[in-house]
Amino acid sequence: MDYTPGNIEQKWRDHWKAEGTYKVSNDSDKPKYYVLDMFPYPSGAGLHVGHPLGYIASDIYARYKRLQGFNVLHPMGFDAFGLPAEEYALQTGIHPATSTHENMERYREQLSALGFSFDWDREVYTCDPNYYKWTQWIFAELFEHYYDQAAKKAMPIAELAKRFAAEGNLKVKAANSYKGKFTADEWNAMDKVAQADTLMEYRLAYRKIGYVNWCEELGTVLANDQVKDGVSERGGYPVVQKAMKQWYLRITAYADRLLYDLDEIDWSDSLKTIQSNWIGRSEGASLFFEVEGTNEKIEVFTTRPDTTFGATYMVLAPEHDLVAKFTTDEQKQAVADYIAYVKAKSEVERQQEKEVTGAFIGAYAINPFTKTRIPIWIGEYVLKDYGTGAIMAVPSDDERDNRFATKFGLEIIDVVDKSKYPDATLSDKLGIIKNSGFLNGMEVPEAITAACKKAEEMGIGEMHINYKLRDANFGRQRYWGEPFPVMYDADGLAHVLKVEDLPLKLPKTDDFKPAKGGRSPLARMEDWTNLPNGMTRETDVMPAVAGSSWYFLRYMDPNNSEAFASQKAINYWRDVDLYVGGSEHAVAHLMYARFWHKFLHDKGLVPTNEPFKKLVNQGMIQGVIEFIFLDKNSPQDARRFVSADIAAQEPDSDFAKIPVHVDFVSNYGSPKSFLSKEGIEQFIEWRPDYKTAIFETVDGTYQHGQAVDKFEMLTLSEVGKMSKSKFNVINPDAVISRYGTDCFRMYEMFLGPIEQSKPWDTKGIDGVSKFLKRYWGLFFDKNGDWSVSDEAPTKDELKILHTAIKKVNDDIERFSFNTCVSGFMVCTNDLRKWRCNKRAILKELTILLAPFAPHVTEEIWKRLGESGSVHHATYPTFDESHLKEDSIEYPISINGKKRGVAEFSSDASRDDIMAAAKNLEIVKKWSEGKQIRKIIVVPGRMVNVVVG
RNA sequence: GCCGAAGUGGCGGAAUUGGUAGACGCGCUGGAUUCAAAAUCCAGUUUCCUCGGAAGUGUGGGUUCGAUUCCCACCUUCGGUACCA
Repeated sequence: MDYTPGNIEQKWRDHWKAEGTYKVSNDSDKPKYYVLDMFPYPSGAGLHVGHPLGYIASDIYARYKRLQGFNVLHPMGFDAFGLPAEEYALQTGIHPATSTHENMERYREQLSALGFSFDWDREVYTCDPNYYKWTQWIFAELFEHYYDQAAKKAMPIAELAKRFAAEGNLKVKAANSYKGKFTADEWNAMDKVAQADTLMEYRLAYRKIGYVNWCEELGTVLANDQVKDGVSERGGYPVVQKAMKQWYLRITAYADRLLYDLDEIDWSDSLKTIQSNWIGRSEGASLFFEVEGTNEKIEVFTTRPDTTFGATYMVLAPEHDLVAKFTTDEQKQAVADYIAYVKAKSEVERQQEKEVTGAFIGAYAINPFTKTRIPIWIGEYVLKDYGTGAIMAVPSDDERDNRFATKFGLEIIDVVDKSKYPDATLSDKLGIIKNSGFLNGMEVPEAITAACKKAEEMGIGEMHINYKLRDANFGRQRYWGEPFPVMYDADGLAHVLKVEDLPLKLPKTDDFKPAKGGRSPLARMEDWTNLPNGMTRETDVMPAVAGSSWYFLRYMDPNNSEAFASQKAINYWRDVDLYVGGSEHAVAHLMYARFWHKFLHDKGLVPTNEPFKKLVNQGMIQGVIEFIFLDKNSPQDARRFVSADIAAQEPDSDFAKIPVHVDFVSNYGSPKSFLSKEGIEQFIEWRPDYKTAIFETVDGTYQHGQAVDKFEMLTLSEVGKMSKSKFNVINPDAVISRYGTDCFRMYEMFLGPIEQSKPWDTKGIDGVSKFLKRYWGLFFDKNGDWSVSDEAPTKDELKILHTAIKKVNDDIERFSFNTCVSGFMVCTNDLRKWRCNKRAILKELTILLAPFAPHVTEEIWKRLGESGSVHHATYPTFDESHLKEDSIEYPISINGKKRGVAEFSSDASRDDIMAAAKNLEIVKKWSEGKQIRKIIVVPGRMVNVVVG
């Protein structure tokens, strides 16, 4: 009886669904284990072969843990709010809710065809009002809290207001964007609006005017990570800086915890580094420079307070608040011109140009250490959003300051003697301080401390830790997102909705175009925005990152209408034990999810400090892109295409690379990939505009319809992202219908290490297919009849099985799924050699294989006459004693090079082996005329004889 | 520039703590079966030569009885990030 996956796979999937095989209960005396995938955005394109890679790995792990006796939570859902659905709606008029639901349905079908063990009863999707009710609630809670730096946790804002009334803000240590100080009396004297405005500067969710990345084309603000090279990541439209009033989340309050808690989680070094770079902690000092002739001071942040004696000028960001105030009349025009020049430049131009630019504002500051007057400049190399937006410039010890000073002829005082450290760069912060009064003679680190101490004594500054991390804006002027649960009163003060008034449902409209003045389409819906009590609603919606910041908690208790999840469920499941997903979410999603989790932890609503204990980044399955070359100079009615080998010999500038659909290309992905005559005909059919083109190779030319025997036009292969626009998308459906789901799953794992990116190719899939047939064949005799023996297994058979058990267990634990597959291949090959059909062996092998190939193993399980599902079987126990041999074959090395082998009893001592080794033929041969100087024996491993 | 990861046969890759380099699979070669093909099965397959060896894990050094693995310098590729004060 042949192995025909088509006949068994769908049958078992239907069966599992009907039986609820993968249903998970919150009531279990088993230990819990939570395996989570990053939920997908349900795009219109559907799944390609790259998407399931991580899902397969996590499914194998989840199934493995389940067989090992854990109660495993392994859910799936959809990140369903976002820009693409809305862009699609603008183009087609199809409502985002409609297209999103259609796409989700397609994803569910595609995912279930892959045989995943998800508990679909727990599905969550972010655009579901029953879900976003709690997204809105968490936002409202963030609004109602501030971050107390003394208590190191979030506290209710109401308590802060009480403290202000009792003692002002002088002693309050809290994360805030408020610069001023006030006493209790001053606070109590403030009117309602002033008090509310002040509290706003302390809230964890707050509104402020800020410079945002505005994309006119998309009609919305974008987060920094949605902007790549100065254009929008989606669509590639221009992005400009624009001052707008926006909602922000005070993630910076958690900067230090987000950084230090990385130590307690099991993530890859590269991912931790990305996060810690993003947080960008740097230690230094904040110093105040008096502005000559005023009572004002300018605050700077520096990591090098030791070089303050070398600060010969200051630079402010062109957008700095104090620029207008200090600019003298004579310099007004020059400064205005410069600011205009900076504003006119696009992000792209700013990034490309490295030339120093700036303008003197006419005012002077006083260097607090030298007491000399130093000019104040503005320059675009000083960024408004980093530090205080102002620097003290030390041209001797900062490369950029040096370039600036050199260009504008500003004074340079050398304050660090670096002769002791000839190889050190400026960023190493090494040297001995000179020309610097009380700091002279000190090493840099010592001088930094001394300078900070002195600054504190003088009352002009203090130690300060600065973070690169910024509060990212949290509003989008779009339609397809969670409405903010916010209303404004007649004074414009924000009020959040109570939980009983949630969810605030997204109102239905078919008019998705952004409204005027950078406002969301919701602004047009006056019935919705204007409330009977005179209040008005916030019309922005939340960004896509909102819904994904806490979805993992909802899976624990997805249908709860009283809370985001019950405390009982949360305390049972606690946190995600294993999280699998792509590294493209390394910053935004993972940072926000950690932030929200920590906030909920501060409130005592989740028991753990971190949401994701272990994280595995799967690599990307890339696509191959095939090109032919179009001669740009050829006439329109007879375009000339040349093969890759011809193009390589001529100047690049003469040719345009034209992508060809991979389906038309023979041997795609290999250096010998080519377009045959048939391929060219397909290409012409696909791109009729090239019907009259001439296709040229070193052997001759071809034109549409021409009679030729053989024509092979070499194409150029490149590896890149799989995407519709590159015509290289491989759909899993075709692979599955040919080889079966089990084969597809195992082949994706067999491709290589899970963390590695690699181009998709089906070259090796036959090997895996053969393996499954051979596994199946173990249960049948030559005539194809079922034949399983109840005889006791031999020692050799047990050894083969237990070798596999050990190999597979060890490799699953270290996420090395490719070597698991090879372990299974070795095992079946060996069992085949012994013609083993013993039930005792094959039954265990079947359970071992079940996480990888869930369908065929279930079929075999049934045929073995077992009851229940193989996926609820008892996992085989590894027994070391089956691996023991009477004798061990040792490799014999001479001077570290293997020259032969010798067998020794497995209980022979090191001395026995050493003595015996001397008399081995091979050793005698190699030591002839030389002396044996040393013999190294590693018991059970090898023997090395040193001769010479 | 800075940070991180990685460079192994014709190809994907294996070697978990310094201990037989190339597991497993693809491809290729030869054979069996077949009228023939597909499928299947068996054997071989790092390179080089004088068939006994020699070389060999990006390059050059080093530590060690022994290095793909550790150290130093460099090269290349990929990923992140960038006037970050």
